[in-house]
Amino acid sequence: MRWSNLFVPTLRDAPGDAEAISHKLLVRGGFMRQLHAGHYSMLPLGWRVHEKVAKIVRDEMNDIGGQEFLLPAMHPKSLWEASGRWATMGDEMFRLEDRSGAEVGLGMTHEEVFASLATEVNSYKTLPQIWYQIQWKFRDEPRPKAGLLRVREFAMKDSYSLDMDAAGLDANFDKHHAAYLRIFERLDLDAMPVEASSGAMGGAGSIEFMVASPAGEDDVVRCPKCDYRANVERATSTLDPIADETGPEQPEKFATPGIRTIKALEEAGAPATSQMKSMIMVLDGDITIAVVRGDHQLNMQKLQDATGAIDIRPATPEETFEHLGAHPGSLGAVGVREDITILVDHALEGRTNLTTGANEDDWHYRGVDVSRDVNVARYVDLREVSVGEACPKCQTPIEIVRAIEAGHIFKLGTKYAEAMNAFVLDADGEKRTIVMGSYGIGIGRNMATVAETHNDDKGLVWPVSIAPFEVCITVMKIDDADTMNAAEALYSELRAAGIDVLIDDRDARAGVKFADCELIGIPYRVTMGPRGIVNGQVELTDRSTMDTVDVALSDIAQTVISQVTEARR
RNA sequence: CGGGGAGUGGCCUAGUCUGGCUAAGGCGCCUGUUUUGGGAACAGGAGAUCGGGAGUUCGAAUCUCCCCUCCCCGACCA
Repeated sequence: MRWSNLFVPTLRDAPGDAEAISHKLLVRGGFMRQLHAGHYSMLPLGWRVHEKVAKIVRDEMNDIGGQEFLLPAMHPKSLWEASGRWATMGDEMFRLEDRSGAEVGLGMTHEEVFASLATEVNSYKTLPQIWYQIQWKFRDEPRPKAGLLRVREFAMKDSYSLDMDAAGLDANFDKHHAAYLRIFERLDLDAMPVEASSGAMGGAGSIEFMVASPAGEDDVVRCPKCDYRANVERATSTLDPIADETGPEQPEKFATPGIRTIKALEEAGAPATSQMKSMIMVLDGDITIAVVRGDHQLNMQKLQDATGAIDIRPATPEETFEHLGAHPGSLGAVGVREDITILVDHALEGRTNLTTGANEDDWHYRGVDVSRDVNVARYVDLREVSVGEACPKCQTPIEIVRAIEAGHIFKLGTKYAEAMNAFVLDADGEKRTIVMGSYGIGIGRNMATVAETHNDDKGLVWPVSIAPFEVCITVMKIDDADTMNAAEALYSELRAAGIDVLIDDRDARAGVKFADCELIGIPYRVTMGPRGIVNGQVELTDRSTMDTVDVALSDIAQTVISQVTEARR
């Protein structure tokens, strides 16, 4: 490709509304432009990178036996009603009507459609299968952000495994796990697999692939010593045991005028570790009390996972007063109405002599024994872990890092196959519901994640594997015939060798060419000018190190070919 | 949806509080001259209904009201 013919609108200043590094650089480098919130136009440079990422994903999927499909982006309402997700997806699904008034949804994922195709898999002999596509997903995100990291319209590789039993699913899940690690390695991303919540997808288990970055939206718990990694939505830790002193036979009510917080109560003599923090929540319309230890934080995702609730929010002060008879600051789970579900965090299990609100403003109880005094529906994991707590595996103090979710794999089980009535007959002629897995990786998000983690003060530093071009021949003086001839010859030779080469044949000054080449992050630059050409010399610059070496003109083609070939993954 | 911030040529900004001439500067773009190994200099030029609508006023980018859009922080996800 010739730069003089390429549309690369580079900018000196990043748009004022860009904050994330990847967002700034992808716009400045002329890779993309925003159309509106969460929707980006891919310019030629951006699309090249996007398609290289897609190709790597495709390679690895094919490598584990995946078969590529292409499914519609627009789905009938009935399909999503069958799985129950027409309702549960809520506002996140874009919905529209056709001219006859029939409702359709824009696909945000494709379990339903693939499961409906799976009804034509009738025999165990055709299992297992891995089906995938790279398709546009539409999600009405409440808040698109950080350029390509969170958008409303994006290409995703989604794959689905079909098996007869859990053992088969495990095998396909492991294959995907390995394939994903290879993908991230080829993208030069340091992705850590972590235990994750399965969220709206449902299913038995899931692993997220997380790349540490301040631009991320998740917090990942990481043990510095062992291999324990988990999303805070799932992470646990080992707590020091607390020995309670023997308390009274009955909870004792005592006056606490003006005391509304854990801290104030602590100053009044009740250690936070001996307090019960009662959070009044509304789960799908029902009042529920979630109780954690005074010094702990409730993790909403854990509450959601523990209950399977779809819509979850804190109760308003009015609702709280209506159902409990007191205002926040004086609430508790002792002696509440029987129809109110009380979920208690494991950390409070077996504890005695605790302090909690009495559901009467300015009054608390002390001497509360959880099992004796609280109508506990279930003990569940509700608390969010904190930095420095002990790793559940090896007891080393844990750390928490911000991370981007680059991929997510799920063991779905039979939910969708059941909904679509997808089953096979086994060797004994018995009907077996197909067991599915689902595996997603966002193409544009990974492109942005690489940009986020591969840059310096001059611009982007793409790995060779997904760089828009592998080499740029920078011609210092386009009207010097010897220089231009040598550059053209090298350009032809590299192209013939299958190198993705760009020749900067623009009539521009050296500084402009250098700056642009560095901004867009091309891994190798061959600088050719009259000064070196007369001596048969050119320069080769490595973008990542910015080291420049002189190379004989006669050797440059082979040098570049071998370096690029070596650096490809 | 709650909270915070912002909309001025393609891009970055000043001007707004305290209303007052043809809305200013930089980058980029076009033409010419001189330049030419790290974002050139000079000269000339094109390009803006100041997010939209309504209002106040002799006069509105500036004040008032309504609406739209974008960004950031929280609840959701590849």
